[in-house]
Amino acid sequence: MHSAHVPEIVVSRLPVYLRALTEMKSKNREITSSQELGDRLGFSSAQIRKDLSQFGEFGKQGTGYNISFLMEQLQRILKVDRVWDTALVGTGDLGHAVANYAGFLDRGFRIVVAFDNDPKKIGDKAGPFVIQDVSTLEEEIRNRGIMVAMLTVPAEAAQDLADRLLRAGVRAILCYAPTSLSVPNGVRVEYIDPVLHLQDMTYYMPE
Amino acid sequence: MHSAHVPEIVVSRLPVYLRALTEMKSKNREITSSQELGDRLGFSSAQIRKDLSQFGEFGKQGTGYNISFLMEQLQRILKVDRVWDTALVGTGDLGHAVANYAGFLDRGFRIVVAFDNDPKKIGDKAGPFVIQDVSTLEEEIRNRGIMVAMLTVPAEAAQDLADRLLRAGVRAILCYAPTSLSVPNGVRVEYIDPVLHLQDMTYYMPE
DNA sequence: TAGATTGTTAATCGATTAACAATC
DNA sequence: TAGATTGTTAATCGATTAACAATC
Repeated sequence: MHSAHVPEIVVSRLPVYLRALTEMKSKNREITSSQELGDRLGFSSAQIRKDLSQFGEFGKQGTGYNISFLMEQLQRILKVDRVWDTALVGTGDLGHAVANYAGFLDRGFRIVVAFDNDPKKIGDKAGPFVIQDVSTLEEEIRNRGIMVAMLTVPAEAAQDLADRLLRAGVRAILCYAPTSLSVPNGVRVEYIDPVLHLQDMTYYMPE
Repeated sequence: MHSAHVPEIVVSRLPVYLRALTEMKSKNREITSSQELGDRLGFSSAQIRKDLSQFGEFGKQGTGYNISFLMEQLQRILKVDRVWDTALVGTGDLGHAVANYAGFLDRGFRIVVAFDNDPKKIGDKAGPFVIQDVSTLEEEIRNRGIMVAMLTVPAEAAQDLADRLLRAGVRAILCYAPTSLSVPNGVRVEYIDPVLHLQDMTYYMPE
Protein backbone atom coordinates (compact mmCIF):
# COMPACT_ATOMS: atom_id res chain seq x y z
CA MET A 1 0.00 0.00 0.00
CA HIS A 2 1.93 3.02 -1.28
CA SER A 3 -0.17 5.82 0.12
CA ALA A 4 1.82 8.74 -1.25
CA HIS A 5 -0.73 11.34 -2.19
CA VAL A 6 -3.75 9.96 -3.97
CA PRO A 7 -5.69 12.47 -6.11
CA GLU A 8 -9.17 13.25 -4.78
CA ILE A 9 -10.71 12.32 -8.09
CA VAL A 10 -9.32 8.81 -7.71
CA VAL A 11 -10.69 8.47 -4.18
CA SER A 12 -14.09 9.63 -5.38
CA ARG A 13 -14.26 6.77 -7.88
CA LEU A 14 -13.52 4.03 -5.34
CA PRO A 15 -17.05 4.06 -3.86
CA VAL A 16 -18.43 3.68 -7.38
CA TYR A 17 -16.23 0.63 -7.94
CA LEU A 18 -17.28 -0.76 -4.58
CA ARG A 19 -20.94 -0.30 -5.40
CA ALA A 20 -20.60 -2.10 -8.73
CA LEU A 21 -18.68 -4.95 -7.12
CA THR A 22 -21.41 -5.29 -4.49
CA GLU A 23 -24.01 -5.61 -7.24
CA MET A 24 -21.93 -8.24 -9.00
CA LYS A 25 -21.45 -10.17 -5.80
CA SER A 26 -25.17 -10.18 -5.13
CA LYS A 27 -25.51 -11.94 -8.47
CA ASN A 28 -23.04 -14.55 -7.26
CA ARG A 29 -20.26 -13.42 -9.53
CA GLU A 30 -16.82 -14.28 -8.18
CA ILE A 31 -14.35 -12.75 -10.62
CA THR A 32 -14.33 -9.62 -12.73
CA SER A 33 -11.84 -7.69 -14.85
CA SER A 34 -10.93 -4.04 -15.27
CA GLN A 35 -12.45 -4.34 -18.73
CA GLU A 36 -15.81 -5.56 -17.50
CA LEU A 37 -15.94 -3.08 -14.65
CA GLY A 38 -15.04 -0.26 -17.00
CA ASP A 39 -17.62 -1.21 -19.60
CA ARG A 40 -20.23 -1.31 -16.92
CA LEU A 41 -19.36 2.04 -15.37
CA GLY A 42 -18.24 3.99 -18.39
CA PHE A 43 -14.55 4.17 -17.43
CA SER A 44 -11.57 2.89 -19.37
CA SER A 45 -10.03 -0.33 -18.10
CA ALA A 46 -6.70 1.47 -17.85
CA GLN A 47 -8.17 4.01 -15.50
CA ILE A 48 -9.55 1.36 -13.20
CA ARG A 49 -6.25 -0.51 -13.07
CA LYS A 50 -4.36 2.73 -12.49
CA ASP A 51 -6.72 3.84 -9.73
CA LEU A 52 -6.47 0.53 -7.90
CA SER A 53 -2.71 0.39 -8.31
CA GLN A 54 -2.45 3.49 -6.13
CA PHE A 55 -3.29 1.28 -3.18
CA GLY A 56 -1.75 -2.09 -3.91
CA GLU A 57 -1.89 -5.09 -6.21
CA PHE A 58 -5.30 -6.65 -5.96
CA GLY A 59 -5.59 -8.62 -9.20
CA LYS A 60 -4.05 -11.63 -10.92
CA GLN A 61 -2.63 -11.45 -14.42
CA GLY A 62 -4.65 -13.50 -16.83
CA THR A 63 -7.53 -13.81 -14.40
CA GLY A 64 -8.70 -10.46 -13.14
CA TYR A 65 -9.98 -9.48 -9.71
CA ASN A 66 -11.63 -11.63 -7.07
CA ILE A 67 -14.78 -9.65 -6.33
CA SER A 68 -15.04 -10.40 -2.60
CA PHE A 69 -11.36 -9.74 -2.05
CA LEU A 70 -11.40 -6.46 -3.92
CA MET A 71 -14.52 -5.38 -2.03
CA GLU A 72 -12.77 -6.02 1.27
CA GLN A 73 -9.76 -4.04 0.16
CA LEU A 74 -11.86 -1.09 -1.00
CA GLN A 75 -13.88 -1.14 2.21
CA ARG A 76 -10.68 -1.04 4.20
CA ILE A 77 -9.20 1.77 2.10
CA LEU A 78 -12.39 3.83 2.35
CA LYS A 79 -12.66 3.01 6.07
CA VAL A 80 -16.12 1.53 5.67
CA ASP A 81 -14.98 -1.82 7.05
CA ARG A 82 -16.64 -0.43 10.19
CA VAL A 83 -19.88 1.45 10.88
CA TRP A 84 -19.83 5.22 11.37
CA ASP A 85 -22.36 6.68 13.77
CA THR A 86 -24.03 9.55 11.97
CA ALA A 87 -26.18 12.49 13.04
CA LEU A 88 -29.13 13.77 11.05
CA VAL A 89 -29.87 17.47 11.42
CA GLY A 90 -33.25 18.59 10.10
CA THR A 91 -36.37 16.44 9.92
CA GLY A 92 -38.43 17.96 7.16
CA ASP A 93 -39.59 15.80 4.24
CA LEU A 94 -36.06 15.18 3.11
CA GLY A 95 -34.82 14.43 6.62
CA HIS A 96 -37.62 11.92 7.02
CA ALA A 97 -36.73 10.26 3.74
CA VAL A 98 -33.10 10.05 4.82
CA ALA A 99 -34.07 8.70 8.25
CA ASN A 100 -36.16 5.99 6.62
CA TYR A 101 -33.56 5.01 4.05
CA ALA A 102 -32.45 1.45 4.68
CA GLY A 103 -29.37 1.59 2.49
CA PHE A 104 -26.86 3.18 4.86
CA LEU A 105 -26.08 0.41 7.29
CA ASP A 106 -24.60 -2.18 4.98
CA ARG A 107 -22.44 0.48 3.36
CA GLY A 108 -20.82 1.74 6.55
CA PHE A 109 -23.16 4.29 8.13
CA ARG A 110 -25.78 4.23 10.86
CA ILE A 111 -27.88 7.21 11.80
CA VAL A 112 -28.06 7.28 15.58
CA VAL A 113 -29.68 10.61 16.34
CA ALA A 114 -31.95 13.15 14.62
CA PHE A 115 -32.41 16.82 15.52
CA ASP A 116 -34.92 19.53 14.74
CA ASN A 117 -35.54 23.04 16.02
CA ASP A 118 -39.34 22.91 15.84
CA PRO A 119 -40.76 22.47 19.37
CA LYS A 120 -43.82 20.75 17.91
CA LYS A 121 -41.64 17.99 16.45
CA ILE A 122 -39.49 17.19 19.49
CA GLY A 123 -40.37 13.71 20.72
CA ASP A 124 -41.99 12.71 17.42
CA LYS A 125 -40.27 10.16 15.26
CA ALA A 126 -38.27 10.50 12.07
CA GLY A 127 -38.02 6.94 10.83
CA PRO A 128 -36.99 4.92 13.88
CA PHE A 129 -35.49 7.93 15.69
CA VAL A 130 -37.01 10.14 18.34
CA ILE A 131 -36.47 13.71 17.24
CA GLN A 132 -34.32 15.65 19.68
CA ASP A 133 -34.17 19.36 20.31
CA VAL A 134 -31.37 20.91 18.35
CA SER A 135 -30.32 22.77 21.50
CA THR A 136 -28.89 19.45 22.69
CA LEU A 137 -26.87 19.01 19.49
CA GLU A 138 -23.40 19.80 20.80
CA GLU A 139 -23.79 17.69 23.92
CA GLU A 140 -25.21 14.67 22.12
CA ILE A 141 -22.68 14.73 19.33
CA ARG A 142 -19.79 15.10 21.70
CA ASN A 143 -21.00 12.45 24.13
CA ARG A 144 -21.54 9.93 21.38
CA GLY A 145 -18.29 10.77 19.63
CA ILE A 146 -20.08 11.34 16.32
CA MET A 147 -17.83 12.44 13.46
CA VAL A 148 -20.22 12.30 10.48
CA ALA A 149 -23.39 14.33 9.95
CA MET A 150 -26.04 14.87 7.32
CA LEU A 151 -27.56 18.31 7.08
CA THR A 152 -31.14 18.47 5.75
CA VAL A 153 -32.12 21.97 6.78
CA PRO A 154 -33.03 25.12 4.83
CA ALA A 155 -30.13 26.92 3.15
CA GLU A 156 -30.36 29.88 5.55
CA ALA A 157 -29.76 27.63 8.57
CA ALA A 158 -27.01 25.48 7.10
CA GLN A 159 -23.88 27.50 7.89
CA ASP A 160 -24.76 28.06 11.52
CA LEU A 161 -25.57 24.39 12.08
CA ALA A 162 -22.42 23.33 10.26
CA ASP A 163 -20.38 25.54 12.59
CA ARG A 164 -22.06 23.96 15.60
CA LEU A 165 -21.48 20.44 14.29
CA LEU A 166 -17.80 21.15 13.78
CA ARG A 167 -17.40 22.62 17.24
CA ALA A 168 -18.93 19.43 18.63
CA GLY A 169 -16.35 17.29 16.86
CA VAL A 170 -17.89 16.41 13.49
CA ARG A 171 -15.31 16.04 10.71
CA ALA A 172 -17.47 15.21 7.68
CA ILE A 173 -20.73 16.83 6.61
CA LEU A 174 -23.04 15.79 3.82
CA CYS A 175 -24.95 18.97 3.04
CA TYR A 176 -28.34 18.70 1.36
CA ALA A 177 -28.99 22.41 1.69
CA PRO A 178 -28.59 24.27 -1.62
CA THR A 179 -25.73 26.48 -0.50
CA SER A 180 -21.94 26.40 -0.20
CA LEU A 181 -20.56 26.09 3.31
CA SER A 182 -17.38 27.63 4.59
CA VAL A 183 -15.38 25.24 6.76
CA PRO A 184 -11.80 25.06 8.06
CA ASN A 185 -9.13 22.83 6.58
CA GLY A 186 -9.25 19.24 7.70
CA VAL A 187 -13.04 19.12 7.60
CA ARG A 188 -14.77 17.46 4.68
CA VAL A 189 -17.99 18.72 3.15
CA GLU A 190 -19.86 17.24 0.23
CA TYR A 191 -23.05 18.46 -1.33
CA ILE A 192 -26.24 17.04 -2.70
CA ASP A 193 -28.31 19.49 -4.69
CA PRO A 194 -30.46 17.83 -7.34
CA VAL A 195 -30.98 21.09 -9.19
CA LEU A 196 -27.24 21.44 -9.87
CA HIS A 197 -27.39 18.13 -11.72
CA LEU A 198 -30.54 19.05 -13.61
CA GLN A 199 -29.15 22.41 -14.70
CA ASP A 200 -25.97 20.80 -15.86
CA MET A 201 -27.93 18.33 -18.02
CA THR A 202 -30.17 20.92 -19.63
CA TYR A 203 -27.07 22.65 -20.98
CA TYR A 204 -26.76 19.69 -23.33
CA MET A 205 -30.40 19.56 -24.36
CA PRO A 206 -31.41 20.52 -27.88
CA GLU A 207 -33.13 23.92 -28.05
CA MET B 1 -20.46 33.47 -27.46
CA HIS B 2 -17.69 31.21 -28.73
CA SER B 3 -19.24 27.81 -28.16
CA ALA B 4 -16.41 25.67 -29.45
CA HIS B 5 -16.29 22.67 -27.17
CA VAL B 6 -16.68 23.50 -23.52
CA PRO B 7 -15.30 20.90 -21.08
CA GLU B 8 -17.96 19.14 -19.02
CA ILE B 9 -16.22 20.11 -15.83
CA VAL B 10 -16.67 23.76 -16.71
CA VAL B 11 -20.37 23.29 -17.46
CA SER B 12 -20.82 21.51 -14.13
CA ARG B 13 -19.52 24.56 -12.27
CA LEU B 14 -21.90 27.03 -13.89
CA PRO B 15 -24.91 25.95 -11.78
CA VAL B 16 -22.78 26.47 -8.67
CA TYR B 17 -21.94 29.99 -9.79
CA LEU B 18 -25.60 30.63 -10.55
CA ARG B 19 -26.65 29.42 -7.13
CA ALA B 20 -24.15 31.68 -5.37
CA LEU B 21 -25.21 34.67 -7.46
CA THR B 22 -28.84 33.99 -6.58
CA GLU B 23 -27.96 34.04 -2.90
CA MET B 24 -26.09 37.30 -3.31
CA LYS B 25 -28.96 38.86 -5.20
CA SER B 26 -31.40 37.86 -2.47
CA LYS B 27 -29.23 39.93 -0.14
CA ASN B 28 -29.61 42.89 -2.50
CA ARG B 29 -26.05 42.77 -3.71
CA GLU B 30 -25.63 44.23 -7.20
CA ILE B 31 -22.00 43.68 -8.11
CA THR B 32 -19.47 40.95 -7.41
CA SER B 33 -16.00 39.99 -8.57
CA SER B 34 -14.31 36.75 -9.57
CA GLN B 35 -12.28 37.13 -6.39
CA GLU B 36 -15.31 37.31 -4.12
CA LEU B 37 -17.12 34.50 -5.87
CA GLY B 38 -14.03 32.34 -5.74
CA ASP B 39 -13.42 32.98 -2.04
CA ARG B 40 -16.98 32.10 -1.32
CA LEU B 41 -17.02 28.88 -3.33
CA GLY B 42 -13.48 27.69 -2.88
CA PHE B 43 -12.37 28.26 -6.48
CA SER B 44 -9.58 30.48 -7.73
CA SER B 45 -10.61 33.76 -9.26
CA ALA B 46 -8.70 32.80 -12.40
CA GLN B 47 -10.79 29.69 -12.80
CA ILE B 48 -14.02 31.61 -12.56
CA ARG B 49 -12.90 34.17 -15.12
CA LYS B 50 -11.67 31.45 -17.43
CA ASP B 51 -14.87 29.44 -17.12
CA LEU B 52 -17.06 32.44 -17.88
CA SER B 53 -14.85 33.54 -20.74
CA GLN B 54 -15.78 30.34 -22.56
CA PHE B 55 -19.18 31.85 -23.19
CA GLY B 56 -18.60 35.56 -23.62
CA GLU B 57 -17.51 38.73 -21.85
CA PHE B 58 -19.81 39.38 -18.96
CA GLY B 59 -17.74 41.62 -16.70
CA LYS B 60 -16.28 45.11 -16.65
CA GLN B 61 -12.63 45.75 -15.94
CA GLY B 62 -12.11 47.54 -12.68
CA THR B 63 -15.67 46.83 -11.57
CA GLY B 64 -16.51 43.15 -11.73
CA TYR B 65 -19.75 41.46 -12.68
CA ASN B 66 -23.29 42.76 -12.45
CA ILE B 67 -25.03 40.02 -10.51
CA SER B 68 -28.42 40.18 -12.22
CA PHE B 69 -26.87 40.35 -15.66
CA LEU B 70 -24.54 37.43 -15.03
CA MET B 71 -27.42 35.40 -13.63
CA GLU B 72 -29.42 36.01 -16.79
CA GLN B 73 -26.50 34.96 -18.93
CA LEU B 74 -25.89 31.78 -16.96
CA GLN B 75 -29.59 30.93 -17.03
CA ARG B 76 -29.58 31.34 -20.78
CA ILE B 77 -26.43 29.27 -21.22
CA LEU B 78 -27.75 26.48 -18.98
CA LYS B 79 -31.16 26.72 -20.66
CA VAL B 80 -32.92 27.36 -17.40
CA ASP B 81 -34.31 30.67 -18.64
CA ARG B 82 -37.39 28.52 -19.16
CA VAL B 83 -39.18 25.84 -17.10
CA TRP B 84 -38.65 22.17 -17.91
CA ASP B 85 -41.56 19.84 -17.32
CA THR B 86 -40.23 16.91 -15.35
CA ALA B 87 -41.49 13.42 -14.53
CA LEU B 88 -41.03 11.74 -11.17
CA VAL B 89 -40.83 7.96 -11.25
CA GLY B 90 -41.15 6.25 -7.88
CA THR B 91 -43.11 7.59 -4.91
CA GLY B 92 -41.49 5.99 -1.90
CA ASP B 93 -40.18 8.17 0.92
CA LEU B 94 -37.62 9.76 -1.30
CA GLY B 95 -40.07 10.33 -4.14
CA HIS B 96 -42.43 12.01 -1.70
CA ALA B 97 -39.65 14.25 -0.43
CA VAL B 98 -38.77 15.20 -4.01
CA ALA B 99 -42.42 15.80 -4.88
CA ASN B 100 -42.77 18.13 -1.91
CA TYR B 101 -39.58 20.03 -2.53
CA ALA B 102 -40.39 23.64 -3.31
CA GLY B 103 -36.98 24.52 -4.69
CA PHE B 104 -37.29 23.30 -8.27
CA LEU B 105 -39.58 25.84 -9.87
CA ASP B 106 -37.54 28.99 -9.51
CA ARG B 107 -34.47 27.16 -10.77
CA GLY B 108 -35.99 25.91 -14.00
CA PHE B 109 -37.87 22.69 -13.27
CA ARG B 110 -41.47 21.76 -12.58
CA ILE B 111 -42.60 18.26 -11.73
CA VAL B 112 -45.80 17.66 -13.67
CA VAL B 113 -46.45 13.95 -13.17
CA ALA B 114 -45.56 11.20 -10.69
CA PHE B 115 -45.65 7.44 -11.29
CA ASP B 116 -45.62 4.34 -9.14
CA ASN B 117 -46.16 0.65 -9.80
CA ASP B 118 -47.96 -0.12 -6.53
CA PRO B 119 -51.71 -0.51 -7.24
CA LYS B 120 -52.46 0.61 -3.68
CA LYS B 121 -50.82 3.97 -4.31
CA ILE B 122 -52.43 4.86 -7.63
CA GLY B 123 -54.73 7.82 -7.12
CA ASP B 124 -53.05 8.83 -3.85
CA LYS B 125 -51.03 11.99 -3.76
CA ALA B 126 -47.29 12.56 -3.72
CA GLY B 127 -46.98 16.21 -2.79
CA PRO B 128 -49.46 17.99 -5.04
CA PHE B 129 -49.48 15.23 -7.65
CA VAL B 130 -51.93 12.39 -8.12
CA ILE B 131 -49.87 9.22 -8.44
CA GLN B 132 -50.37 7.56 -11.81
CA ASP B 133 -49.92 3.95 -12.76
CA VAL B 134 -46.50 3.39 -14.24
CA SER B 135 -48.13 1.45 -17.06
CA THR B 136 -49.18 4.82 -18.46
CA LEU B 137 -45.63 6.15 -18.33
CA GLU B 138 -44.77 6.05 -22.02
CA GLU B 139 -48.05 7.58 -23.11
CA GLU B 140 -48.00 10.38 -20.54
CA ILE B 141 -44.39 11.30 -21.14
CA ARG B 142 -44.80 11.33 -24.87
CA ASN B 143 -48.07 13.27 -24.83
CA ARG B 144 -46.67 15.92 -22.55
CA GLY B 145 -43.37 16.12 -24.40
CA ILE B 146 -41.41 15.57 -21.20
CA MET B 147 -37.64 15.43 -21.65
CA VAL B 148 -36.41 15.39 -18.05
CA ALA B 149 -37.09 12.74 -15.41
CA MET B 150 -36.11 11.92 -11.85
CA LEU B 151 -35.87 8.27 -10.91
CA THR B 152 -36.53 7.45 -7.25
CA VAL B 153 -37.03 3.70 -7.46
CA PRO B 154 -35.13 0.70 -6.06
CA ALA B 155 -31.83 -0.10 -7.79
CA GLU B 156 -33.22 -3.32 -9.31
CA ALA B 157 -35.97 -1.42 -11.14
CA ALA B 158 -33.88 1.51 -12.33
CA GLN B 159 -32.45 0.23 -15.62
CA ASP B 160 -35.79 -1.00 -16.94
CA LEU B 161 -37.53 2.25 -16.09
CA ALA B 162 -34.69 4.27 -17.56
CA ASP B 163 -35.06 2.33 -20.82
CA ARG B 164 -38.78 3.05 -20.86
CA LEU B 165 -38.24 6.75 -20.15
CA LEU B 166 -35.79 7.01 -23.02
CA ARG B 167 -38.10 5.24 -25.43
CA ALA B 168 -40.78 7.75 -24.49
CA GLY B 169 -38.52 10.68 -25.38
CA VAL B 170 -36.74 11.59 -22.16
CA ARG B 171 -33.21 12.96 -22.72
CA ALA B 172 -31.99 13.62 -19.18
CA ILE B 173 -32.37 11.42 -16.10
CA LEU B 174 -31.47 12.23 -12.55
CA CYS B 175 -31.03 8.83 -10.96
CA TYR B 176 -31.42 8.49 -7.20
CA ALA B 177 -31.12 4.70 -7.36
CA PRO B 178 -27.74 3.46 -6.12
CA THR B 179 -26.68 1.87 -9.39
CA SER B 180 -25.04 2.83 -12.68
CA LEU B 181 -27.31 2.99 -15.69
CA SER B 182 -26.41 2.10 -19.23
CA VAL B 183 -27.76 4.60 -21.75
CA PRO B 184 -27.05 5.46 -25.39
CA ASN B 185 -25.02 8.44 -26.50
CA GLY B 186 -26.88 11.72 -26.53
CA VAL B 187 -28.74 10.93 -23.33
CA ARG B 188 -27.59 12.50 -20.07
CA VAL B 189 -27.67 10.71 -16.74
CA GLU B 190 -26.54 12.08 -13.41
CA TYR B 191 -26.58 10.34 -10.09
CA ILE B 192 -27.39 11.12 -6.51
CA ASP B 193 -26.20 8.51 -4.03
CA PRO B 194 -25.50 9.95 -0.60
CA VAL B 195 -23.45 6.94 0.41
CA LEU B 196 -20.91 7.60 -2.35
CA HIS B 197 -20.23 10.99 -0.78
CA LEU B 198 -20.04 9.61 2.73
CA GLN B 199 -17.63 6.85 1.72
CA ASP B 200 -15.45 9.33 -0.08
CA MET B 201 -15.25 11.50 3.06
CA THR B 202 -14.43 8.67 5.45
CA TYR B 203 -11.32 7.94 3.39
CA TYR B 204 -9.93 11.19 4.80
CA MET B 205 -10.95 10.56 8.40
CA PRO B 206 -8.30 9.87 11.01
CA GLU B 207 -8.20 6.21 12.09
C1' DT C 1 1.44 -24.01 -23.87
C1' DA C 2 -1.67 -20.28 -25.51
C1' DG C 3 -4.61 -16.83 -24.06
C1' DA C 4 -5.82 -13.39 -21.01
C1' DT C 5 -5.24 -9.68 -17.97
C1' DT C 6 -2.64 -7.25 -14.65
C1' DG C 7 0.48 -3.35 -13.03
C1' DT C 8 3.34 0.17 -14.72
C1' DT C 9 5.73 3.31 -17.80
C1' DA C 10 5.86 6.95 -20.92
C1' DA C 11 3.24 9.77 -23.92
C1' DT C 12 -0.67 12.38 -24.56
C1' DC C 13 -4.17 15.09 -23.39
C1' DG C 14 -6.60 18.48 -20.75
C1' DA C 15 -7.34 21.62 -16.87
C1' DT C 16 -5.62 25.06 -13.72
C1' DT C 17 -2.88 28.87 -12.50
C1' DA C 18 0.03 32.90 -12.78
C1' DA C 19 0.76 36.95 -14.87
C1' DC C 20 -0.35 41.04 -17.23
C1' DA C 21 -2.02 44.20 -20.88
C1' DA C 22 -6.29 46.33 -21.50
C1' DT C 23 -9.52 49.24 -19.70
C1' DC C 24 -13.35 50.63 -16.76
C1' DT D 1 -5.72 60.07 -12.60
C1' DA D 2 -5.06 55.95 -9.58
C1' DG D 3 -6.92 51.75 -8.35
C1' DA D 4 -9.23 47.73 -9.44
C1' DT D 5 -10.56 43.90 -12.08
C1' DT D 6 -11.40 41.76 -16.36
C1' DG D 7 -10.22 38.54 -20.34
C1' DT D 8 -6.52 36.05 -22.25
C1' DT D 9 -2.01 34.01 -22.95
C1' DA D 10 1.52 30.97 -21.84
C1' DA D 11 3.36 28.02 -18.42
C1' DT D 12 2.52 24.66 -15.16
C1' DC D 13 0.43 21.06 -13.26
C1' DG D 14 -2.18 16.86 -13.14
C1' DA D 15 -4.99 13.16 -15.06
C1' DT D 16 -5.89 9.83 -18.65
C1' DT D 17 -4.61 6.68 -22.08
C1' DA D 18 -1.94 3.55 -24.87
C1' DA D 19 1.14 0.09 -24.89
C1' DC D 20 3.50 -3.80 -23.26
C1' DA D 21 6.44 -6.76 -20.29
C1' DA D 22 5.31 -9.75 -16.69
C1' DT D 23 2.90 -13.57 -15.38
C1' DC D 24 -1.16 -16.22 -14.03
